[in-house]
Amino acid sequence: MKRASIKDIARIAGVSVATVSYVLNKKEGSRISEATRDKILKVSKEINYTPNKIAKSLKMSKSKLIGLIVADISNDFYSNIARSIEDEAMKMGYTLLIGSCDENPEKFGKLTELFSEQQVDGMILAPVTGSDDAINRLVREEYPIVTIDRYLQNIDLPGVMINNFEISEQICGHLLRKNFDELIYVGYDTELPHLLDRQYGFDKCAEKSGVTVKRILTGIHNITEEVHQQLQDNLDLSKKTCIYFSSNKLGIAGLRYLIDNNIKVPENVSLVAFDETEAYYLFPTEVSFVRQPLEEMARESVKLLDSQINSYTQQGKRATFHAEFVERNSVE
Amino acid sequence: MKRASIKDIARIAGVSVATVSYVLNKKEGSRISEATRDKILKVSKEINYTPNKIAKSLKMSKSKLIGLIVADISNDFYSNIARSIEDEAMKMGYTLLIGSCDENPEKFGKLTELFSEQQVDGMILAPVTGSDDAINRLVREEYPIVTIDRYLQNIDLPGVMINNFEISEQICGHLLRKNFDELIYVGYDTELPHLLDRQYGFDKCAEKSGVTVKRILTGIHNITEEVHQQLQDNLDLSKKTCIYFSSNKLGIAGLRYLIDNNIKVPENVSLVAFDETEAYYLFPTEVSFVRQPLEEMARESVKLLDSQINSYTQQGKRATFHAEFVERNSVE
DNA sequence: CTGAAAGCGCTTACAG
DNA sequence: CTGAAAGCGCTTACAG
Repeated sequence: MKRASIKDIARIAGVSVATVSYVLNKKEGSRISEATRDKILKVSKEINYTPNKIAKSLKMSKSKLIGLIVADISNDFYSNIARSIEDEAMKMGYTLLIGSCDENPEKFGKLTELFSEQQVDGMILAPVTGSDDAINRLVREEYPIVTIDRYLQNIDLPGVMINNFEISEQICGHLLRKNFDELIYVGYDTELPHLLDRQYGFDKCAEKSGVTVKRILTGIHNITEEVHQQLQDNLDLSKKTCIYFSSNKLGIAGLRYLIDNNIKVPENVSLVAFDETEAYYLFPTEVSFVRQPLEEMARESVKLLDSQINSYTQQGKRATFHAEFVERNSVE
Repeated sequence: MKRASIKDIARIAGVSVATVSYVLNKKEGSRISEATRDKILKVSKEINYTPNKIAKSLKMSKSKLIGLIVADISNDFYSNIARSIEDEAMKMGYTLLIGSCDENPEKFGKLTELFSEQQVDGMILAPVTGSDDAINRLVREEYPIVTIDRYLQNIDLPGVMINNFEISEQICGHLLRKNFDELIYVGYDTELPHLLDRQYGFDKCAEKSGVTVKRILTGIHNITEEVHQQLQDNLDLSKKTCIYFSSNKLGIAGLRYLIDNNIKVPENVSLVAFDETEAYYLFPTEVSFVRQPLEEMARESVKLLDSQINSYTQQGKRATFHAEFVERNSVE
């Protein structure tokens, strides 16, 4: 598996490696004669030359690699983001490294270190609780980073997110107008700011109405079981209730509970779920959900990162996108 | 963003870069005095040294990078595989590059080239129709590769797959014993060998029984629409029918059709679907499905690749795993 | 129009 | 026990 190098081309074509390099990079400035150019190109094709980007990276201190860290690449939400990031990155000449940290700050730190050692030009990060140290280290090194989906309370970084607070507020308002006796907010027991935003937005709107809001908060490791247990404890079918699931995983867990217990939507209970997933379409009732503009967000994150890479600026633009409430039939 | 190098450590510690390198790589053979060792380690920590793996890669001709090419990382099936591959790769010291080719051989070729230029140590590939040229080129260069999920008709490569033919045959046999009037096989109009195996296994078993098998084959770009249309044309509810969906995407499209048209399972029609996905759990009936041992497959693929990397062998072991038929309530 | 040379940050025989 | 030196495959001023 010995690969041809420009040295080989140079030797066979009877020119210097410098000339080969110039030709292969088709630099305009330095005029190389048509003849030697053609010869070099011919030889290069003959011996099946492929450039060694690692050598180039070392010389240029640019790897054209970017790293993406998400909670879990097998989660629909993140794999969709990853796909859009991949496409955009590709378009801009970057190759994508992907890592999952499972909400674990140690893994997160390991991944940033790994990526940094691999000399990625920048990273797109979905920070987790406790990842501040790892991120601060990157910031100190002036490493280009962009956050996605989530953001940090104490560190001002360029990032891409949605209007979590407002969309929750708005949906809650919508529900209040339908005169529910009870609203149930299903969320995570977490300190992640963007999730708290969802919760607070909902709360704030509900507060001034006087309607009871029950809150179900689960850990991240036994979502299905915890959601089932807590819905069983808290869902009172004698009241006119609407459940708000604040993530796709929670939504899926909740819908599964309803299916398993033969609870009809929206006859027995109404619901709204966050994020879009194919799964919602197999539920007997068309689920009303909140759609994030993932593609645009992904695209923007790569653009922000690229501009960071090309000229580092400490303080970042945060791009806030608007989520869309897609109303279907699960709220009555 | 100027990073410290071993040169910096050497200068500050007053030793040579060779010594630094030895210490940092804790080579047993070369005994370095405790004192200089400690000093080097101390300095290294102080100036926040992180190794430049690109330089190391260049010197060692090993990048500790592996590339994964799948059809689409946003597809549940592949994102689950990717996740397991990531975990195993990580464990073995590799970092993962991921690319999606959308069943497009040109994109596939571009990705292999890109990965090869980035000097990945090896690739895990889910080949697509028309990717033989790209793969042959890699084989000629003796590039370590392993196929996953899919395999190639004309090239014998190490790879990981399931017993597609047999599992289909077995399920068909199971269905025949339930005395259906009609079986519908839903698949792709494709030349991918592993999918044809699924089809042929089903056919072979059905043939000798005399039961009618209708075949619905769709393209890969409008799965939902095509499945809907064809089910509408072919599903005869007056007969006792069972539908066999040969992939998760087809299954989801089909289940959605049934939901949309209020066709009850298994009262009006029975079904079996390939692959597991959260979505199946939101369907009103518990869907019987075929489960692939993705984790084991992913793990094995990384192991096969690693052993390729460490000692290249042309002809490959193919590891065939057994899929499992998980029977629930969708077949009557 | 073309080449010799330095250097990116490492590793590793080899010599002492 | 430690260091000088070569070299991995590139790029790029600089000189001619």
